[in-house]
Amino acid sequence: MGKAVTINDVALEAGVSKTTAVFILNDRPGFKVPETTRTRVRDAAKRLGYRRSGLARALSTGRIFTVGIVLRMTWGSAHYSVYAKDVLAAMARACREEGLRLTLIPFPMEGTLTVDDVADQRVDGLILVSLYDDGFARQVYASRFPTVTIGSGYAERLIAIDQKRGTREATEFLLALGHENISHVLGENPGSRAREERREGYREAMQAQGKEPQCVTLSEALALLTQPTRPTAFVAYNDDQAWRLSVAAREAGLRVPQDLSIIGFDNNVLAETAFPPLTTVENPLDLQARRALKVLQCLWQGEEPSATDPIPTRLVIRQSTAAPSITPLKDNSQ
Amino acid sequence: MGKAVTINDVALEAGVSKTTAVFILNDRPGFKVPETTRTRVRDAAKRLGYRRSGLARALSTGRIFTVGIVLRMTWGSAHYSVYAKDVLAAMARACREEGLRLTLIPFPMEGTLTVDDVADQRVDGLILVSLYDDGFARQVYASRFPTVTIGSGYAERLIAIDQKRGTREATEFLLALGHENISHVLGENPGSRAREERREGYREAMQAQGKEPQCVTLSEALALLTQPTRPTAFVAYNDDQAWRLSVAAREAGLRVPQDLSIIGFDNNVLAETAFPPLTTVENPLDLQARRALKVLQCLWQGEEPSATDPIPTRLVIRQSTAAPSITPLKDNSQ
DNA sequence: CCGGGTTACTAACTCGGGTTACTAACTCGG
DNA sequence: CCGAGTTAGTAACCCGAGTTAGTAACCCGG
Repeated sequence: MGKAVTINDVALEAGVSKTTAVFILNDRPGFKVPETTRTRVRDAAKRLGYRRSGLARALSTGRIFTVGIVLRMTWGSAHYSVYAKDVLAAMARACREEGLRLTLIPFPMEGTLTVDDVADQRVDGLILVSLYDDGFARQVYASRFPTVTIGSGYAERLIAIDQKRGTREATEFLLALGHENISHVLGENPGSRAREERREGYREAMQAQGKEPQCVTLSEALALLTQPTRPTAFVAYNDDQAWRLSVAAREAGLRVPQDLSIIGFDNNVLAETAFPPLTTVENPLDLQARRALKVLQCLWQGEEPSATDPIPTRLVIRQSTAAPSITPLKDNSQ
Repeated sequence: MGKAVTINDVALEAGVSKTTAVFILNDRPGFKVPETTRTRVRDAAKRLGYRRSGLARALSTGRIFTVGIVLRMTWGSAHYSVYAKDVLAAMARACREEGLRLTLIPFPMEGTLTVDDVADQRVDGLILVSLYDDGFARQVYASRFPTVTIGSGYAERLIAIDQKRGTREATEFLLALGHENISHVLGENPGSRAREERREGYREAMQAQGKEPQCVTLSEALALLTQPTRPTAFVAYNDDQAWRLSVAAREAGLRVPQDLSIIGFDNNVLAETAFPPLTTVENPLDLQARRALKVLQCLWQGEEPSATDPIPTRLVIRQSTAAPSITPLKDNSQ
């Protein structure tokens, strides 16, 4: 890759001083220079193939134009893998739009990260992704380092969807279809805010119709499938659960959606490629990524960003939901 | 985060010149200095909480201690998501071990990347992950920029497992169990070397036993399940296919493994969490990540790395394989 | 043709490390 | 007590940008 062309080379080639070249190439406002010089410098830069060094720029501006994304890369489930990859993709796209680089900071399998570990990475800001380990988040926020949380986790500067609204609308949709006996499958991580909020959205929708909410774990839900008083519909915590339920239901001889309606959450690839494709609540990651960067940019400018309102969700209707074919018994025990 | 402590502060505090401080803190070989000065500088550094700026270091050494990882983040399948996340996790771990940073360079959905796009990222080296777009890879390698490919793709400096051996051993395992009629499910990407090599491994094992190889696509395999002359075992291209086959088989009333044995490839989370857990060929990503970095380090030192032998695979035996319960008809058509 | 303002531009410094070349001070053999 | 060799250390410059403060040259009115 030969010797890199520096701004000095450009200045020399254009016959101006380095300062002039810098000012012109950076379009510095208030710098008066005739158009002829401007083009002379620009041409020289183009001719030599000049490309400024982010490094040197970072050294003098004190900013490295890089954000770090902290997420667990060790959690195994297929669902989490899909989520992690989708979040990374969304952040990578958003960063590219803003001319930022993205550095991966894996959260260690056991133990926690320290602020020092992160400082070693020399990034301008941090994106924490659904970190349930509040200890680290608290530390980072306390250090006043520009940080945003995406998804779920520590509550300060949290960019998140309206979880409650998501499950509420999903439940309302099922109620409108005529379902009476709808269960909610709880999230698997007890420490998660998302779990509580999604449960609450479901509960609200049920209670508004005078129906008794029934929240179960996934294995309880699977066991329910073979019961005579089984629910006619499930609002699952995520697409993975929804899809597992759907597979188990078909193996138990139930048709989806005719005998059982299922709604997922996230609208990721699992929901799309499941059979039948899942009705689900959309979790717009691209939007969240862009918002997160906007918040970081506020922080870099020294302004405390105004609390952002949660991102609205949208129900994506596919083939895993339908009106119940048989009206179930009203009084199912618990 | 206040003002960062520089090496000048340390030198001042310890009462030595900057050069001395640099030499001591970098353990420069051949620099003679009494132990007392050494500890004085080290103590000062610790007391002030000195941490050297990777930036400045990068600027003067010309190296930024960062590698970029180029991979498609837009491919949708659950299987690819799992693979992408696992590769990223492995690379992140390997980089951390070596004190390197890892920058994500997403390969755009449509079109291709140019060397310039990558140059903007200012990394010391590149890891290309299973990039089937040879155009970009060719360009990068032609530019002599330190680059390694991991998984599959362009053949130059490719770190890969022994694909052929993987499927050969899997097939041999099934043959040893007594299976006669074994099919191979082909990879879905026709441009992929891995697809050809895995097919070849299967073919070799079959022919060594005088058996007729039968390679099919996934949908052909699914259609075969209900045929009377169906295979008693499948060697799938990956865990995702294996798992889909397994689900479809159970829905078609076949028991896995009693009626149908299935072997996957990759040993990722899908294989572990499938029901029944899949026998599969392990694809050791951590090892590949470490090897890839080793090759980059060679390149940085100016030596052309010796061609590395392919990484051996290992058959992980779980519950999706068993001896065939019914000996199938010997002469199945095709 | 002198003072004040504008235009066009630059020398010299900063960032935080790494490196080269050089020197004082001491030791030791003869 | 002279010269060579070693020890312990430093001044000054480099990397490639961004920035500050300042100046020469010109224009214009009086």
